[in-house]
Parts: sequence; structure tokens; C-alpha cells
Amino acid sequence: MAQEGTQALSLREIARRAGVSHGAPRRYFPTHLALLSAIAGEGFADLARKIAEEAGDHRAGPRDRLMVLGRSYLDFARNHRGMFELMFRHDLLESNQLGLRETSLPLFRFLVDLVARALPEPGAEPAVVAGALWANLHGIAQLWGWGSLQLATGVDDVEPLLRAALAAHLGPVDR
Amino acid sequence: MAQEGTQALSLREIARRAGVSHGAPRRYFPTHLALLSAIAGEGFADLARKIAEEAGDHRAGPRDRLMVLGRSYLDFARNHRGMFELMFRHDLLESNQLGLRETSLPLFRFLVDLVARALPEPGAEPAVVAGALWANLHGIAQLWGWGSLQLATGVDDVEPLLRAALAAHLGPVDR
DNA sequence: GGCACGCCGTAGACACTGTCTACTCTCTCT
DNA sequence: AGAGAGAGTAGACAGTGTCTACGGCGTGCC
Repeated sequence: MAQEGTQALSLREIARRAGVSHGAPRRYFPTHLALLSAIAGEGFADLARKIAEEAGDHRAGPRDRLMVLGRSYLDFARNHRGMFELMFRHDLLESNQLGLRETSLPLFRFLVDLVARALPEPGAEPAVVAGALWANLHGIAQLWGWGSLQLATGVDDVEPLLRAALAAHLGPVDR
Repeated sequence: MAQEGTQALSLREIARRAGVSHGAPRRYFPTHLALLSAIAGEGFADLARKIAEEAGDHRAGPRDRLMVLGRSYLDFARNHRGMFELMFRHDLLESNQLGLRETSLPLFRFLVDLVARALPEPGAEPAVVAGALWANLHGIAQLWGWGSLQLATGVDDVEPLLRAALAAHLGPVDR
């Protein structure tokens, strides 16, 4: 159900699985895009929950928690490919139904907070570093998801890339 | 024409614009996906050409050329949004028609080469660093493209993010 | 108690889409 | 001249998202 391809998301197919007629969803979602946006919103909520669970351990250091966060992000992208792709479909974010774009803000603030505490020198702007780090995670998730990175780098495990990304943005681990 | 949305890419619409009947494209491309793959292939060729032009100046240092490369990548993503999205559509790369995935390999090799020469210490694996850097560029392009990064970081210019990404993966600029 | 009114779902129409197939036209080669 | 291949047309088919008319159903009001 998590990765059945985009044809399983047709309005009529969704209605069919719900056991209702093809016109029924229209009572609740004015358009197909609105329905998909709602589903994507659920995805963002799931991701936030998962990350809060796994990276929420306050006893661990910020650097370790960022590592866990990154792994959670990549895991989510891999294990829920269809959902991940749906969440970042540009036509959904473009129309911005249900404030979908804002949905990722709390998650980002969590990231900024961790980055601010993990940064070695207080000179760098945490929001910018966090933005660059998020972009890096996201890019790895995307490119890895469709095999480009494996093909290009010859690596078959995503861990070294994650490690490299964190070391790059937060400085080497030994300090 | 570069950003008219996905509905302009319907098989029948393409045929209409070409002034032929809806069945004609089928002579050359067995399926809609194959046609889109061919278009995406053109996109990769364009991007490679643009980058070779702009970052191909051998007199400049590798670090500066990487900066130019990054800017080219982000420019391309911004100025050809529809094409950029098409190029990295997972269903195209999945089906891998016309070896679409391999199309980006020369470009990546170019990147690895530059990274290898720009890296401060020879200890790091250039392919991994290049992969992480590519992912970072790609992530910035994506997230920036739909406004999430602007919203999250409060920045309205990509340049600081690009600078941060390069500094992160290649070390600070003053060395 | 009768009844109007929302809410919810159904079913059909409409204009699309991608694919498949039968058909025509035109050019080339023998 | 005639056959065959290549290229394009046009119609059918199942499927899609949206729109509209219609039918139950319960609730509140007089």
C-alpha cells in the first residue's frame, strides 16, 4: 500500500477501495488535489511523529540525535516511497491546499534547534546550516531512491553518505 | 513552454502542438513514457552543455568552477522547472527507458573530477564527497523550487545556501 | 404528526487521457 | 507497373476528474 505507484491514487480507485461510489469523496474534498493534499498531510504527520520518537531522546547529544534524525528521514523515504514522493509533489505544494507547505515547519524548527546546539562555533547561522543540511538529506533521499547515487558513486549503502553529509555541515565528529 | 505544468505533456497535447494526429507519435515512441524519457534526455543534454560551457574554464581554480557549477545547476532548476521535474520523475528513471539513469553519469564524473582537485586533504573519498555534494545541490534545487526553504530559513536568496553547501563539503574557502 | 431542509451518497453525463487497430496515402525498389 | 514498407489518420475502448441531477435519511420546527 505504501508503494503501489501513482495509479493507485486515482480518485476513483480511492473511492473504490473505500467501498463508496466515485462521487462520494467530493463531499469532503472539493478536488482530487485536495484529497491528495490531505493524504500528504498525514504523511508529514507520520514523519514528524517518527522523528520525534526516534530522535527525541534528550539524554543523547545533539550530534547523535541529528544522526538518528537523518537516518529516520532516509528510512522513511525508503520505506514509504510513494508517500514520500506524494508529500513533495510540486503541484501539491504549489496549490498549497490545507497549508501543506507550512506542515513541515515544526519539523524544521526541531532540526534548527538540534543544529544550533550541535554547531561547534557560534558564528554560523543555524537556520542556514539547518536548511543546507535538510536539503542535503532530502537530496540523498531522492537520488538514492531512484538509484542514481548508487550508480554514480558505486556505493551500495546510504550510511557513508549520511555520515559525510553530517560531518560536512557540522564539522568532523571528533572535537 | 518551460513551465506550463504537467498537463502540457499529455501525449495528445504534444501531438496537437506538433500538428499531427494523436496516433502519430506512436510510430517513433512506443509509449507515452518513452516519449517523455526522450524529452528528459534532451534536458540532461542541455544541462550538461550549459554546465560544460559555464564551468569549463580551465584557467579558473577547481573551487571556483564548482561554485559556478552549483549556480548553473540551481539556475537550470529554476529556469526550467517543468523540465527539471520531468528529468527526475521517478517513474521515468524507474522504467529507465533509453538508459535515462546513465545519462547523468558523464556529468557526475565531471563533478567528481573537480571535487578531487578541490579537496584539501587527499584522505576523503572524492566519489562520496561528490555524491553528497550533488545530493546537496539537488536538494536545494528541489526544496527551493517549491518555496519550502525560503519559508523555513527566512532567506530569500539561494546564494548563501549554495555557499554553505560548498563550504561544508569542501572546507572553508580560505585555505 | 407533518414537513421542509441539510447532509450524504449514487449514478450518469461530459470532455479528456493513453493505447490499440484498421485504414489510407506515398515513396522506393525491383 | 506493381509490391511492400514507412508514416500518418481516425475511430474505438477503457479509464480518468469534474459536474449535475436525483434519492434517502435524519433532525429541527411549526
